[in-house]
Amino acid sequence: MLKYILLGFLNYSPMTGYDLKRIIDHSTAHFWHAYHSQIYTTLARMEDEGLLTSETDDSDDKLSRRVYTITPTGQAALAAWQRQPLTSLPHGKNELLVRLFFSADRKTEEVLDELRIQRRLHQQQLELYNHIYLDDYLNEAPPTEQQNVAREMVFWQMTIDFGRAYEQMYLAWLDETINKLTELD
Amino acid sequence: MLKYILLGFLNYSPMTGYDLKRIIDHSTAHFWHAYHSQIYTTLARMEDEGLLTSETDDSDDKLSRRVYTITPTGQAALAAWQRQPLTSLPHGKNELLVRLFFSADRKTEEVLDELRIQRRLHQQQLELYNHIYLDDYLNEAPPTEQQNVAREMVFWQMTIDFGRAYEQMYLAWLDETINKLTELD
DNA sequence: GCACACATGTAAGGCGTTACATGATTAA
DNA sequence: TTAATCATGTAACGCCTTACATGTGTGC
Repeated sequence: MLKYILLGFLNYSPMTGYDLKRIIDHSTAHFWHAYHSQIYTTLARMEDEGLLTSETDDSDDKLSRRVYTITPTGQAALAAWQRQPLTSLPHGKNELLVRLFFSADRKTEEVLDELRIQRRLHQQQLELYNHIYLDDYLNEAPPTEQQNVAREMVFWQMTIDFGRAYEQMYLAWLDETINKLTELD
Repeated sequence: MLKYILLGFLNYSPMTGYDLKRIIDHSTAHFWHAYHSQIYTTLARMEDEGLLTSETDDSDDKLSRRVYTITPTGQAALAAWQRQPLTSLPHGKNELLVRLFFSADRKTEEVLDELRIQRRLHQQQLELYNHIYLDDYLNEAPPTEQQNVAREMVFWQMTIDFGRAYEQMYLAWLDETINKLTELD
């Protein structure tokens, strides 16, 4: 999956692993995250596969930046991935639900404390979506053609809308769950 | 994580890998899923770690069932895990959002088709939560003490409520997104 | 006789996380 | 001079998925 995120961004313009890390942190991180270690190793593998080429940029003295450029093969791989629609649901993973599922033998107050911690975290996450996210991304975004920016923003906004809807749902469920547990005594 | 799910179920009663697979499929699968291959290898590793013991049940002639039992060490590990609350948010992974994020250069109709496929899948998932899920689990559930069943059901129900809220949110977002895209032409 | 559920494993490969490791530039 | 940011990598380990592999019991 990371492979296609890297192809997607490099299809806008050539970049270094460091640039990609920063852009991912400010854009896709809320629905797909990656550590720099994985980014660098994946870029190297993709170059071996012929999807990218790289050259060391020595314009600034000693600071060596390895700039990656997408190849026609890479663009074809990206297009092929886009053409093939998702036809299944992912296997959701939610550690909090696992913990809650096995919480019948825990003290109610202990479980409530844990849910309140999660409530605070999700509240913060929602505030991030409401105030920071779009501006943040637009500042970090790679240069794109003027005429396509509007259309791109429509799609980016949809992912932000999802994040906001997700956090609102999560908070509502946490509140409902906390209430039910409080009345359980 | 699977380790604690296995400890959680084996804390109710001794079981085989096959039993655990079936119970997981009918209970935690919607928030944590595992293939039988991972279950068997994890059980073996846990026995090495002293969290479980196993014995081959030869009561039925040739059909060999390896029954795992939780040890005091295993119960201590489960209790320690329960006591340590979750204090962070997981890194969400959502392939559909990745695809949507890089969809500005795709044909609108192609993207709409993909979203409609997802809509159908999530609709099915929601119907599962509304009709089948609880009954299904109660039939597969391991025997527990009468007095604790009511409290356990409260917690199980909370995970089902989450699933339902999640699918409802997802469907609402898909509808909104489909509408916005339809009006984009 | 055949299909389906029961039952248990191994192997390979990819993905993701944490830690280790290094070094330059820039602003306070 | 010291901290933050820029910049790039390697190593180890564990988790997850897919595929391979085998065999019995039960009901139609």
